[in-house]
Amino acid sequence: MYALVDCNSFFCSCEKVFHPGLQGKPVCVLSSNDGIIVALTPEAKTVGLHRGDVLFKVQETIDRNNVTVFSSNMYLYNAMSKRIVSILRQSCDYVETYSIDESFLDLRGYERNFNLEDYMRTVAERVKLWTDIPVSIGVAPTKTLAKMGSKFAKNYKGYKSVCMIDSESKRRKALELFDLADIWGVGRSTYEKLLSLGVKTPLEFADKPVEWVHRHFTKPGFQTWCELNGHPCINTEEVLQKQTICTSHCFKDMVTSLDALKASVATFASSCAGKLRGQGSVATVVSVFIGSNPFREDLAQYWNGASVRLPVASCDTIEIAGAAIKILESVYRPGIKYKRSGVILSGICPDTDIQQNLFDPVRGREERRSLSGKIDELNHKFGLKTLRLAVEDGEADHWKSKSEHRSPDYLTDINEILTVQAE
DNA sequence: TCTGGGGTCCTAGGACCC
DNA sequence: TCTGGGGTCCTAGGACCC
Repeated sequence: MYALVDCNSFFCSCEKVFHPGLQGKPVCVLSSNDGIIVALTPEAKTVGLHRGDVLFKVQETIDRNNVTVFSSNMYLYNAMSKRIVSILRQSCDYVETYSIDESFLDLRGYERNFNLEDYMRTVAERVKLWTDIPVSIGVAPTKTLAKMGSKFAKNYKGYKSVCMIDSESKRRKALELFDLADIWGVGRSTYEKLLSLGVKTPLEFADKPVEWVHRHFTKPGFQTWCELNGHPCINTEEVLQKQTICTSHCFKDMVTSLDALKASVATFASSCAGKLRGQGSVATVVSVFIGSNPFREDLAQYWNGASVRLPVASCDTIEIAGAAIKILESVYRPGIKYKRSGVILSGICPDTDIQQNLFDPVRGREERRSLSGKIDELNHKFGLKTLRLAVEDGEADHWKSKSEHRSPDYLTDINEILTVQAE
């Protein structure tokens, strides 16, 4: 059996930990640049807000209903996520973190010593007690069914945080009641295809003969069908190394100057290089893209990007940022009002596994590498961006993103730790 | 005025090999 | 008359996920 532990309205729950007065109140968390709503509590849904709503279009609803709004603070959410995963690891030997707010637990063998439902309920209680984050847990023979279970557990209080799909009758009942569009692996296009084939519920899909499935679908559809029928076949092996690393965002203002774009690209490149070193990897390909605001049809539109291959796979901030700036110069076109830029690293491999280049033009790679290590060490000790590339400070802040409702970094910055006043 | 930011896997088709 | 048969690798684009 697998368990899927899903944090309820995770980003909002993280904010509520540090703002206990918001219990039971409508809360939203915004995307970067305060553009759209990316997370919301059930209370915020009941006043008519949805994930994906554009902030300036729903501002009136927010004001009228006293909805509390936060800019997203990924440092805070990542730190909280790590705490929750560490609690889960104490409770189960096989934990696979699937996303920032979801983990799969492989419960094979646990049924011999535990009642799985009771056991998972104590896990949920422990997470709540130690972090104040509420979770919903689904337990089932496949991951797809476990995800369904966690949704039931989230939506119906009666399950007391844990929904078991551990018998044929429960499986069929769940498949009958669940929304086809919400099945893990069924996106918009598959949903519409299923509807056009006359399939309206997950149960109707699961009950189709295997030949029918092969006739209409390829591997992903077949896997989902198997999983719904209780045959596990999705192996989401834990990703130890990301294969691409990207940092990008929209600017709060329009940007026209090359210098400001350089500052943004250098900052993103240095962030990518930091993520790269954080997972012990090196990258061989650096890509950069820039673009105007596609929503402003009145302005000239431009979007372009390019890539270069490094002579030797690297995680050196200076080398990667240097390459990124060269690319930027080659795609930059004056006279455009730019709204976003981004850096992507690919061709990633472990830093123990670097293919050397006889004609490497870079001297002193070893020293450069230890330099990056020292930068990370200092920034960890004295705060992010204490040491950075001068080009990152290029021009005014126009290229930064808007973040007007950001909480302090309660969990990652000693200067911003929560203070409590006792009377 | 104002519209997110990350990722993964699969497939088909092209280029190339013998 | 008749125009092979078997591969690999890479890439772009689509679909999906949170």
